[in-house]
Amino acid sequence: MSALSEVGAGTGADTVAGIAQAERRVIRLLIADDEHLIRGALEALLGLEPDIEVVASADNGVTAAELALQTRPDICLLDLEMPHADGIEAAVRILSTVSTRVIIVTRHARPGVLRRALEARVSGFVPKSTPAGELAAVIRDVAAGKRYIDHEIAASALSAERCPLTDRELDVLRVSRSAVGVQQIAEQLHLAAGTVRNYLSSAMTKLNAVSRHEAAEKAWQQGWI
Amino acid sequence: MSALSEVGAGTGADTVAGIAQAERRVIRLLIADDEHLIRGALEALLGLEPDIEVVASADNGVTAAELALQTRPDICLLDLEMPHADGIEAAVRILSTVSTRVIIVTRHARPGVLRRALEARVSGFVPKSTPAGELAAVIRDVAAGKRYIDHEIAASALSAERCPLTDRELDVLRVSRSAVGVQQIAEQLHLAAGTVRNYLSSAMTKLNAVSRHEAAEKAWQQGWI
DNA sequence: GCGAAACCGTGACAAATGTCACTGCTCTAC
DNA sequence: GTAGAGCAGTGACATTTGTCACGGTTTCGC
Repeated sequence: MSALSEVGAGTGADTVAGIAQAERRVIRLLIADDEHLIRGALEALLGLEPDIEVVASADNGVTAAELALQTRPDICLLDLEMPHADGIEAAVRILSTVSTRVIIVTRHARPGVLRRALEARVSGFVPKSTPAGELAAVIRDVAAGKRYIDHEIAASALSAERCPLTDRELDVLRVSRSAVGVQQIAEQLHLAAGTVRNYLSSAMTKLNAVSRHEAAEKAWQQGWI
Repeated sequence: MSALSEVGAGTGADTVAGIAQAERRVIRLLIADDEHLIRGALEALLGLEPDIEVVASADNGVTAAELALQTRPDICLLDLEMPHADGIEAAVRILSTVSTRVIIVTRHARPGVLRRALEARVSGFVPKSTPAGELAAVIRDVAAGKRYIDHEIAASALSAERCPLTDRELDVLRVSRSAVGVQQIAEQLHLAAGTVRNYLSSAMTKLNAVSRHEAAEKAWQQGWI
């Protein structure tokens, strides 16, 4: 809302300076989302904005990074959930090679993920529950050098307690999500079965979960693994 | 593709009949998706089509049904994953009260869900991996009385074997997803703990899963629960 | 009426799981 | 230098879990 009015005021000032300057410098945008329908719909939505131009679109993090290098967009709009390289991985790759800004879009906004995103020097973080009309404003904000973090996610991230688990406990929980049985976890981590049980037990106590699955689920919800 | 050319041919025939008839009868559309951003983007995408008009939009199955009753759209485009009443539940409600057609849009296209959708007399079933350009063609197809089922989902649904589980086994698996411990499952279903263990065991055998969680997961993947 | 299949339950058993206590080792901070 | 924290492991223990065998009931089709 406020961003829109600011842009409006800016355009007004420009027209005073020069009539030929009526159209603002367009924002060149890259979109990455693995769901074609959503990506196409977003392109249509943002294509309605006169000052935004979609110059590249990808369906995974790897090609997103490649296209960013080729097209050098002003803003990269990346979905968090993508095959192979997720949004944050893609952001890291892109920001290490191209001078651009990244906005992450996500469905399930887990607090820990926001932390990871900010560490990756992401400029914007918006959930898919955001009203469609605001997206363009967010893009303009970020293009103007501001940051935009969704209020609700920011609040829950601030109130969320720091991860109480040790590195090893996180390792064990991570593996336990895909492995069946303590023995398999132990083999994958080159540990004794008893050690794995101990880590799982302490993790379960700290998260007060009743089973290893619940503990892994809670850690995942918090974005710790 | 073929649908698009058919529509084009139809328009051509109309112009011969009458010049004032140049614009076809518009398709009145209802959209339901719990993610505001996606819903808005879809509205923008379909708003580009001259013969499609979005007359209602909802963020859950219940209000979708209410709005369908009020606005009586030609087509209802329903997301499968929605809070309170999912897409199929909403479809059942709508089709029992309003004369309209329903298209289900979904992220994870599980074969069993397609069966449920067809039993609910749904006319279209498209995954979110569909190219954005095809959606309008699908809507026109369905509005013209045709059916549209995504080829890949249809194939996997045909090749998928019939559910080998009994009603009771499905009940137990369903509850096991949210309950921790056999005792809790037993209490919720008013059964003895041993009975629950037996059902779980037989279900695990039939699905050759190694734990109850895996069995529940497999049954869920197939859309049986 | 009789077999088959689903339904509900019990009892017994081995294996897996979670808990606890205790022993070392290696850092790091005070 | 020593106290604390994290790391790795062992052994013992009670509980939970999954499996098996068995005895009933009801329902349905032939």
